[in-house]
Amino acid sequence: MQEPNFYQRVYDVVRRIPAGRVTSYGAIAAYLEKANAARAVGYAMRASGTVFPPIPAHRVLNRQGILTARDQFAQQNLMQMMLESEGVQVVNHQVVDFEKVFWDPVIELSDNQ
DNA sequence: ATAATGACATACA
DNA sequence: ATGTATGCCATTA
Repeated sequence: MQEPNFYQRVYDVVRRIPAGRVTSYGAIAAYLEKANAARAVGYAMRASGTVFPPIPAHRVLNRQGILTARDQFAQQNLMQMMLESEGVQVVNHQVVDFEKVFWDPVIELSDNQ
């Protein structure tokens, strides 16, 4: 399946997420200049497992820092464990200090930085 | 080509 | 504050 530029873009951003950091679908969408395309980003993530190399989708959460994708992962604990293993504290399926570990591509990947 | 779906986000009651 | 409803985008059927 030829990945559309959009998917490629999303994957590229997700792969740039540093370990121990997390971002939101809206942030990625905003980086793609489609602030309202968060759903489309989520759709891309859903297909992340269908492409190679695998995408660290566990670092992408919703705006609340909640692991909404736990359903997609075999076990909810798995995603939480991976995040905690990277230094992200997760409690009750929610990232602790989400603002502190939040990684915004619009800012981090900004020219001015 | 049209309709329905979805790992979201925001607004309103 | 919680629950319900609508919008927006791209993909899939």
